[in-house]
Amino acid sequence: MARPADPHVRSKLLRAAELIFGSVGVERAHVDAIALEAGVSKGAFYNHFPSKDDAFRELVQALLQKLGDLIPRPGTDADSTSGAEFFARCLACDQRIFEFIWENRLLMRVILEGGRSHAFVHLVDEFAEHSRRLVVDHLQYGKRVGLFREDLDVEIASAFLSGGYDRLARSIVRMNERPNFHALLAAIQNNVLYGMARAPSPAFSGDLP
Amino acid sequence: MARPADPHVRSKLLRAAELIFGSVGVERAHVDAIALEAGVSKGAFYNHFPSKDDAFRELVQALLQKLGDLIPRPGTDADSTSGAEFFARCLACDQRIFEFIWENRLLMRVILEGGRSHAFVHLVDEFAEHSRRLVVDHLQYGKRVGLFREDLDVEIASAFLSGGYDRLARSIVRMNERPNFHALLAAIQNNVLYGMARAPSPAFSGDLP
Amino acid sequence: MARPADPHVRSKLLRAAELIFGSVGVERAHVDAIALEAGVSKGAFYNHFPSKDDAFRELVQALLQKLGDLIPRPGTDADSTSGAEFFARCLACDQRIFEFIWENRLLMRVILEGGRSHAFVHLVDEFAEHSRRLVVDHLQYGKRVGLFREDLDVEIASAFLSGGYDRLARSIVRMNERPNFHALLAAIQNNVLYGMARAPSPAFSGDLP
Amino acid sequence: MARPADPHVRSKLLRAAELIFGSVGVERAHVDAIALEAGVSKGAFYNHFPSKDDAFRELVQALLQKLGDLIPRPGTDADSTSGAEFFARCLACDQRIFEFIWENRLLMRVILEGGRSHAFVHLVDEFAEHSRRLVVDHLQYGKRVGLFREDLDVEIASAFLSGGYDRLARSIVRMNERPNFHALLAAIQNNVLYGMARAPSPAFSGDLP
DNA sequence: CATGAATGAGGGTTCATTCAT
DNA sequence: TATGAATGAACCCTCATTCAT
Repeated sequence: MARPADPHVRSKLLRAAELIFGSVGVERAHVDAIALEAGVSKGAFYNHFPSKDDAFRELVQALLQKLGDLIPRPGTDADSTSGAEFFARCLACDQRIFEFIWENRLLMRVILEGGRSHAFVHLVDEFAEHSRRLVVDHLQYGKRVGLFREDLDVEIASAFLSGGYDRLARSIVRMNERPNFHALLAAIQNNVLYGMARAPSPAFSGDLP
Repeated sequence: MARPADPHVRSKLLRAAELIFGSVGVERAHVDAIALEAGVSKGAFYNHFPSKDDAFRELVQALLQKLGDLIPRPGTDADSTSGAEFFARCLACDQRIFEFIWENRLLMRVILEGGRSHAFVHLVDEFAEHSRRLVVDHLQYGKRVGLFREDLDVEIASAFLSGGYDRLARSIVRMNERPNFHALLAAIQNNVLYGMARAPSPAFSGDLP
Repeated sequence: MARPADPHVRSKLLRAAELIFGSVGVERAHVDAIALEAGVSKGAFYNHFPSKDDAFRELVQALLQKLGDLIPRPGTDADSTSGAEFFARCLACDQRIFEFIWENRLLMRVILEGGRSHAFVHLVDEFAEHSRRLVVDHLQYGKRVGLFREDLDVEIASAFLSGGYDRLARSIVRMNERPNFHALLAAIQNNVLYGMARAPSPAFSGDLP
Repeated sequence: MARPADPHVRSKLLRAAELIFGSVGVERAHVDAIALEAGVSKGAFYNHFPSKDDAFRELVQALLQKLGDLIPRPGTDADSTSGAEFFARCLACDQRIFEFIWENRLLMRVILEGGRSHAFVHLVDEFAEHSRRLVVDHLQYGKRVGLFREDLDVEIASAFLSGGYDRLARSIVRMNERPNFHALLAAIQNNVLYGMARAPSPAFSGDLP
């Protein structure tokens, strides 16, 4: 191998690309800037990636792959799961996901903001739909095992819930300090998810418009 | 002086800009295309707007202004409001907002998707924070008048709720058919908002992780 | 029309392109250089031509069109044409063609040298085949009316003749002084074409290898 | 040291260069492609040649050298040569030349088409002038020994003849099948060269324009 | 005010050449 | 000597903005 002095150029470029894409979006990310950030020349970039967009795609696909691996399919465990166990498992999973998002907040930000480029807006949609399906799965499972109200509209609730998590992700990727994910997610569960539990709060029964 | 002075050029340009921005985002919207769509020349565009970005800003500010006008400050009504009335008023307000969003879905889409341009990402944040503040106000009011659980974390719940509405807005601006807003928002209220009401569902008390 | 001060930019660009293409070939012709030569900016070039190659194509097609118009189809005249008249007409036609080539020697040179670009080599072939077909037509006509030897192989002779004219064209486009076309072409006719006339010179009959 | 020292690398590179140059011309021939074709690395190429252009020059010079060696100077034989012998010798020589061209058609094609690069156009001219001088020599010799008409303009006839041969060469280097050179060249001699013989065909004497 | 040709800074990509191993 | 990653100068084309008419 020629010039094996620095076998890390590719990953340095990927890290630099992540940083630059995360700072200014795909469209305004200059290959020059990425190379400069990586400490190599523009030509070196093209030794490793066919094009700027390809580098972005590679980053995104790797990220979404890893993210997908974090998420278990629900309902594969014993059906005897109690409500407490169910919510605890959800919480643990959420925590893993959001910690991953925090670790990869630069790139996640680009993805969540549509690559800040018309060409990659579809990524937002795919990611959003992907996460909504996950919520649907969990809600359906929860409903099946009697954890949720029977009149829960899974489609509506999932859209809303995943929207809330989406917003949470959007705010996390812009934070400077690592938040306390356990406390945050537990509070969310306590404040929001339980609201979907079996009975609407009796205080308002009969009041529905 | 190819065409007689057209007093409506400016608004034709604004409409065209809205269409083009909405179709391809700010970055990929060419002034040529806007002028063509408006049926005037590129030069005419610059007679009315200092720059492409200024035209976009003007559109956005006008939109956000009108949107803000739709939203009443809570708590200005009589304090004796019952829970049913409170939720009904919320629902009515939400309906006005989402109908407005539907009417202006082209531009809203651009705003929600970050202007698809680095230069305008802050607009998303401002809009998001703006709508979150509104939710905070309502939650605080509701809490003050005893409609919500005392342990409701207003900051968390508002972030989550406005995230859900945000997601809803994002899906609406991409729809081809006008959805039934009343049914949709009532379902959301039934499924989500009531969950925050005074008592957590008794089924799970004690189970909190 | 805006800025009609100089309505000649397009033709100035065409002339400049002809000059630059003629000097260095299509591949090494820089759009900057063409614009500079025309006294306008690079952007102006793209106001008038979709691409560098398109400008070249336009130049070539116009030239070949005009060149084609110069060449009469043979045999449309009275069949009673005498040999002297036939050769005189050929001479007049050749003279028109070569004078045209001289007038357009810059661009002709590029065409004859394959655009000096791989992408345009086919032009040489097309042009060569085009001119060979013309010679074939004339030879066939001449043979039919008895001007040429019956054993004249029209395919071979035409390839050879058009090759000779081709070489002549190639040398003309590189000349600095206008040659005397009448004298030159008459001498060629006298030296070469008559050699194909009815009988091989008796001096060598029977000597063929 | 990936592969054992290969003493044939240089000639493998030359063969590869010939192939690539012949396929796409000098300008579009990438050093990468040449090295790949030769089965070595790009660096190896630069161990053997100072530059891409130098490799091309070397190929061309070797070819022209070998081509020059094929051609005898005329008139060194006995002066008593008969016309038949003269033409027969010419034919044999032509045949050697065109067979050589056929064997080296890849590179010849590049040369004949101007190296398809501005930098090498002069090679075409040199080669063309070189071959024209040869024809001049032969014509002068033939004229001196009385084989050709006294009014033969050697400069004109040679330009024309070498042009015809040039065209022939250009078509040969693009053929897929080896033509029958003897038949072809004999036909040319019969159709063209004899036309320059001593007397213009009597049919047209007096008709010259 | 309207027009649209002209401007020119910029950016993605290519590829001959260099050089550390 | 062989390797192939690194270099960086070019160069085509885009498009927001200017400005003479």
